[in-house]
Amino acid sequence: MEHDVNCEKMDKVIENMPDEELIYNLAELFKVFSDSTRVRILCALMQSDLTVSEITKSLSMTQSAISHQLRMLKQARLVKFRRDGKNLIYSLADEHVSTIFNQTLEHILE
Amino acid sequence: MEHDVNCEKMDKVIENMPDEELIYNLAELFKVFSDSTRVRILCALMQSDLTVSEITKSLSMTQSAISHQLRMLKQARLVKFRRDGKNLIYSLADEHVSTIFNQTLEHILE
DNA sequence: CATACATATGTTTATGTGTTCATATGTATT
DNA sequence: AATACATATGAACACATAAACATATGTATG
Repeated sequence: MEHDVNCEKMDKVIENMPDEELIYNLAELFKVFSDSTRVRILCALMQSDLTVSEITKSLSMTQSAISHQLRMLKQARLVKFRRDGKNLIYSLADEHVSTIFNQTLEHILE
Repeated sequence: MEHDVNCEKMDKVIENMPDEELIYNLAELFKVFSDSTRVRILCALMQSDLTVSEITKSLSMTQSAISHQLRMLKQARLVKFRRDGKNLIYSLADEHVSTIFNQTLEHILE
């Protein structure tokens, strides 16, 4: 650490760091994407709006597991839903998911 | 589930799902981004190449903690490093991190 | 209104993860 | 070679998390 003097460089780095809160939110959102099940749900919804039971069958998992994960996706405002009789039809909240996924795939596929 | 007949829709969804492996890799990469400490390290490196001790001081954390996290970032090929005497200077492996972060921030800031 | 169906929620359990502490490795300097 | 400094690594612990199970809520239909 160069004689402990002249830490302007580090000072600038610290000064220009994003707010703690922003960093926390960023990490939180990535955390939602960090589970295979949730990614699979999102990939399914990228193709078509689906009811909970359709997702459940598509992924061959418990209805409870899917429902719990949908909860997280809702909280993160990544999916929305509308009611159709007994069914809840889930869909992607916006196009951001696709964009983020595609960017990330670029990193993987090289 | 419409009389259990005509599940063409679901069949198509299942058929067009990305490979398990791809989904797993995607989730794994997001997992790397899902921790505040790692995000802070990456944000710091977005501004300047830094030695381990510089990162350590910038984030006010243990050298060990930083080193462990740098290991994950290395494994994910998100950072690289070069040696300068006793120091290891870390830097971002490519521009993908910035791109991904910016896309994700767009989702948060709306 | 009772029943069936779709979905959500609470709890438990097994597994994963980040940090700390202690210590090892690796590099320069005298 | 011995010492100091920079970084990495292994183990332990505290905490988070995903899935399963049981059950509750909510909605339509007879």
